[in-house]
Amino acid sequence: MNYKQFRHCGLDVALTMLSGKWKPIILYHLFHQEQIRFTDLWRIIPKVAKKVLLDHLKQMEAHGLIIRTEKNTFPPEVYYQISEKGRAMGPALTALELWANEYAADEVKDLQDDKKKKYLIRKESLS
Amino acid sequence: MNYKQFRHCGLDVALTMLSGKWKPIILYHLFHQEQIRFTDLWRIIPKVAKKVLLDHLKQMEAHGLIIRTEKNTFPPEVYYQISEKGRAMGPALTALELWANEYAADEVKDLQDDKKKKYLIRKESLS
DNA sequence: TGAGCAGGTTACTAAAAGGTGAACTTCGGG
DNA sequence: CCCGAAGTTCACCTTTTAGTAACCTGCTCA
Repeated sequence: MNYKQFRHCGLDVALTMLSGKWKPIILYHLFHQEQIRFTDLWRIIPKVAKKVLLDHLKQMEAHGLIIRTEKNTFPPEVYYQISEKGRAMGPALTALELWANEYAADEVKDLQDDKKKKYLIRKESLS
Repeated sequence: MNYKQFRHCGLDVALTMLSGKWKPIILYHLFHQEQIRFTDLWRIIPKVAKKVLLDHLKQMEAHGLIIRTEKNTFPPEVYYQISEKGRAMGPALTALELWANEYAADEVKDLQDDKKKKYLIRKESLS
């Protein structure tokens, strides 16, 4: 295998753009849904504070990973979708995902259980 | 392209293991050097505090990404090297790197300039 | 005997990230 | 003509992560 291309600067940049507690799950939804409204995203993701979700979305928009579109209807509708730049990251993310499932299955399972628990808590608190 | 495999839990796990200000550059060196002594690593990486470097190495060891070997010679020699699990992450990291170079070239250049500056500062303060 | 070296720890501080709850805006509907 | 809705902002707080500096160990060598 050849790691001549693997230089830490680019890796730093990519990881910086991915750093943030909720970015993986945000990306997950945006990769699967064309576009999604702010409030829907907020309701789907368990336990994020509105403000924090917004912070993350702003950062990602600033990095060019996602696109924000605002319709001036009332009440306002704001849609988020993945950009070309963001979508281009897909294969790399899939590679990480596969690595985790193959080499860190235990940790993945732990995290899943953990999230399931949190999700149940959140579900209770809704309707 | 098919993102059926791309589930945020595994991605979370992988990114958690990669999260840390100095992990990309640590990985960079370990990927290229078979094994490296603690102090050498510390001298090579500009501006890390010893403690922080140690923290990162401990985390990475705990995650199974790297292997620590201690020779009880005098003065002590401690070598760090990438593990199989860590090396298996290589292709995914390369993919991120390539993405950054293609889609975020500006940010990569900024970071490189920035690091070069810091590196010069550090070089002055040595020898 | 005591300076020096490699690796590591401790105690502390500073900065970044994440979180909470309330309030603002701008409109349409009752 | 006040209420509620979606998206956003504000003021404030807690937790996590990074950084500094001093000190410890166990040995060597001058």
